[in-house]
Amino acid sequence: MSSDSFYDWAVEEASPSRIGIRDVAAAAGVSPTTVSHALSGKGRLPDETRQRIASIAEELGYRPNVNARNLVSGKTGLLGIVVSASQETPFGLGDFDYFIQLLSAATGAAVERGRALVVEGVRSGPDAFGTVEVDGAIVVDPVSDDPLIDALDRANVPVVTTGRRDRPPAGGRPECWVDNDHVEATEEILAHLESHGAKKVGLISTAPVTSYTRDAISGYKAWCSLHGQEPMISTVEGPINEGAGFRAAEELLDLADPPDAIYATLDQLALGVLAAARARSLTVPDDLMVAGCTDSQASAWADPPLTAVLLNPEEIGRSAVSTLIDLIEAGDSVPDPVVVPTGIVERESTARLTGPGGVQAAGQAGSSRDSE
Amino acid sequence: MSSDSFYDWAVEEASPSRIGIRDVAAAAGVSPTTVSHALSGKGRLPDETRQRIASIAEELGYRPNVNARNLVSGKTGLLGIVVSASQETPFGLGDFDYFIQLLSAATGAAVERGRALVVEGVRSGPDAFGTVEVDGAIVVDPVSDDPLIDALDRANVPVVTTGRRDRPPAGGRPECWVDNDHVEATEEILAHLESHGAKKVGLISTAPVTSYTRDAISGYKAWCSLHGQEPMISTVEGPINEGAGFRAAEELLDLADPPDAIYATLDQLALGVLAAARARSLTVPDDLMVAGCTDSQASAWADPPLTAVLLNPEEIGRSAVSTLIDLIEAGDSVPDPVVVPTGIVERESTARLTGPGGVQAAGQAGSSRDSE
DNA sequence: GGTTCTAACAAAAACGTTTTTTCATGTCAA
DNA sequence: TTGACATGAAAAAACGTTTTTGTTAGAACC
Repeated sequence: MSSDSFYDWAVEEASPSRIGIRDVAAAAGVSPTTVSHALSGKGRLPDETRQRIASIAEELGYRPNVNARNLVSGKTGLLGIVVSASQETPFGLGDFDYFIQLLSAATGAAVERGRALVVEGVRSGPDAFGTVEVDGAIVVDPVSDDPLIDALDRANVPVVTTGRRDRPPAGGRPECWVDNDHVEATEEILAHLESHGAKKVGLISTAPVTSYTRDAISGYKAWCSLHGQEPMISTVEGPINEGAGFRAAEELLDLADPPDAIYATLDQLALGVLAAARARSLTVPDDLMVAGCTDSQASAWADPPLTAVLLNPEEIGRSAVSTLIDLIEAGDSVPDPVVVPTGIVERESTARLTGPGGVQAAGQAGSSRDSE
Repeated sequence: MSSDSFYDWAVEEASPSRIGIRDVAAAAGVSPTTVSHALSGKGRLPDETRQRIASIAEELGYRPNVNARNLVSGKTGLLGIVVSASQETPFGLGDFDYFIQLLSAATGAAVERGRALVVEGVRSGPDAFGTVEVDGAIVVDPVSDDPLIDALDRANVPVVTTGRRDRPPAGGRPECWVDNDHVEATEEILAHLESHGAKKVGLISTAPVTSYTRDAISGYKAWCSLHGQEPMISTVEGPINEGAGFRAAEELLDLADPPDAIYATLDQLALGVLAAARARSLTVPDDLMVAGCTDSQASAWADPPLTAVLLNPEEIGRSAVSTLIDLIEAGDSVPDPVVVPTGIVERESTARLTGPGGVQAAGQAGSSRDSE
């Protein structure tokens, strides 16, 4: 009656008490020990037996009891995930859709490997969440002086960050991360803007407390120096919302020689840019091209729909979990960093030219590449 | 080395392998059975023994191993939490801060009672999250035709909603919910606006797919009829963001007899109202008073800072978890619904008059009542 | 003075795995 | 032919609880 599958549309056939290792053993005509060894790759068994047992287990839909397993291993089976923050940066994250997608995928990946992911979002102090014992932790978008990260390191809790730390962990501890290549992604979106007719591109970004911001800025600067353009950067302080993007856009558009395209490192900022354009009766994309980083529903529904850099948060979440579990299980070897590919979803906000000459049809759903 | 406390600032004294029930038993000079009975309130023991054992356990810092407990109880120890959605309402939730606060508090409450809370946010289809087995689920802001809720009901998964369903569960299943009194909260914020000099108040709300929206609208209408004011309601369709609030505000302000105060049911909409006021050179609060539902960082930092209705999401999260666990454990009796008190944080956006006559000093941090 | 009852507790079984130990069987070298 | 050793697999122990079943001592009853 309880403990049912979350999406149990077709309620499993009267669920005659769950399949256990003993059932698999009986079906295969071996002992539970052998099943355990076969499935875990331990013990001494011929490969043929291993495969036979594996296929029987598969067929029976055997899923080991997580609690029993954790009981033996002495682990809690809990992984923590937390959005990095610090005194100066109360909340480093600007994007709801991004976080929810990452979280959702990470949850799935964790459960698939027999762990549960517990979230800690607001951190008023060391007391919050004080009693949770986790086998490891994921820190999203680590900011420079987040005290939590040091605390985790000191407590020897395995940590994987999504986005890179600004300095390696103390005490020679391993550094594990999952990230996009934001330098490359920035160069690609800038190339996209240029190929669609942008003459001068401005950048709106947050303070460089996270690696993705630093990467975007350096990618932008590199691109500028390569194209002989003077960098035009407006940095947002305080909370990240459309109003902040609006003000930053005004700053850029008030320049003596204003840009005719703006790339914002967060979708909310880009939405603010659209508002600023509207306030000045600038047509998007003809007078001003706008693109943002991180796609969202709001971007897709904006007027006009926003071109966006796709960061693949699901893949980041899954990889982070997988890396963290590897880190927890392989005590000695350190898992390699993971770089998750990015993409661009092209929408009307940058549809000024398509290729050399020619105007792209203005449709709500732009073409998308690299989106699964 | 693993399984350390998340915030292990003072790393526990070399942690000489965790305190177990046997340690408590030895310290108390009784058997593990007796300790278990004493702490769970089962078995036949004199109260004096119970208390003695409880205090020893407390003193030793005994915390039962969750996995062992779940193993014998046959539960997974997992609670699911999901934001309601449906075909027509892809994402019912408008507020990041609100959700994170609720989630964070709920996580803490769950862990405190030996459960883990797993999140499913994006639901692309029945496959997502398909393999997670939960002992129960929390559905946040249930919308009318969310297929998930029916699926959970059919699978006999205990469900608690935050916000009320629009119709009772099928098959005579118990209905459990945690909610604010949004009708009352709406009346209070309207009274606040009126007492500070508002003559005519407009309402901006989302489509009435959630109970809180329906409550806000009915509270507003009741207040209007009581005050002889014609209701002025602008309903937002599509994604909820500042742009949507902006457009809704324009709609109200373009009326022949426009309001001099606007209450928006989500903070992002209220921020959009501020932008609309600025675009028309209306001074807030003198020309237009603005208030939103749900406080957020962005509201506090807005220009001017926004008066907001406090919904106490932490308390909602904690109560939901607690109610859900009660529901899971008490197979027969159904826990009572919980109504979480609301409050108002008064800030500059409504600081036109303070009481009869007199103008409140314009400071960033307004007074706050009912905020803990 | 035996039986029955109850209070207070302890011993043992169970939960479903993993890990460690043991036990056959064969094979090979001496 | 006899150890020594490898292979394949099973038995047993362990993980830390809760639950079920026993056990003892004393009180109550006839």
